[in-house]
Amino acid sequence: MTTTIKRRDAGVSLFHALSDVTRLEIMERLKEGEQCVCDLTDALKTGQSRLSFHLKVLKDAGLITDRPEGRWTYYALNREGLEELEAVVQALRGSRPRVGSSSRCR
Amino acid sequence: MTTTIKRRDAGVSLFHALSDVTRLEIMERLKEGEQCVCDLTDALKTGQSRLSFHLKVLKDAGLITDRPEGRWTYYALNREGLEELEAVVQALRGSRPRVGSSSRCR
DNA sequence: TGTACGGATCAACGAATGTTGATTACTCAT
DNA sequence: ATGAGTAATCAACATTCGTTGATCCGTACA
Repeated sequence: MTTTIKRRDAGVSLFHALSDVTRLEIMERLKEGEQCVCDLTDALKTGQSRLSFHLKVLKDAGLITDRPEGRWTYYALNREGLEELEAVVQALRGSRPRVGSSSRCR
Repeated sequence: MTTTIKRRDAGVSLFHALSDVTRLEIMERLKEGEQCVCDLTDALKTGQSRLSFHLKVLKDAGLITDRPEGRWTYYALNREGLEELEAVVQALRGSRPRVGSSSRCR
């Protein structure tokens, strides 16, 4: 199915975006609510360039949104992205946990 | 919290394990039920060494289990791993979607 | 016991990722 | 207009990850 493939690709980029400690920390911080980059550099004690890189990865995956305002840019969790993530994860659960379905090894 | 850190590390390895097309394909195949490596090499039309590598990543992350029997090794989804994955994903959902909580940028 | 098969492991290589520091662009206050 | 502050982008480099082919190990069957 095309939709299966699409979900697979979406899965890859979602999972990849979350497969990094720094990015998971960012997500945890954003659970507290919208934050600007300077909040995050303080909180995570890391360089601005590095943070910007990771924020971009999360944003490209659709997991967070940015809202530039004046000199600052505010980042927040993206509910849609998280819902898609949940959908992908749900799809991983074996629909039929059939036992002994293995076929041709004799 | 230590538990938070633990969940974060678990998250990193779970997400990393799933951040690859081949490995997602393997997971999809295993939804059909237990399969031996030869089933999978056929199905995915790929080399045995490559497959073995990816199976190991999934297994190390706790997402699948192996059951050697005779000359064959059967792989299957690991329900516990998938449940942990779901737990990690649930934990990502913002508990409080507070708006305007951003603090110190003036 | 020997040989054929399934599968894990290893070394070597190339590709993709993450890090760092410098530069750039934009906004605000003076 | 100038200078200071915020954040994105870039180039260079280091590290990690995935691929491939060879080799090794264990099991089964002659």
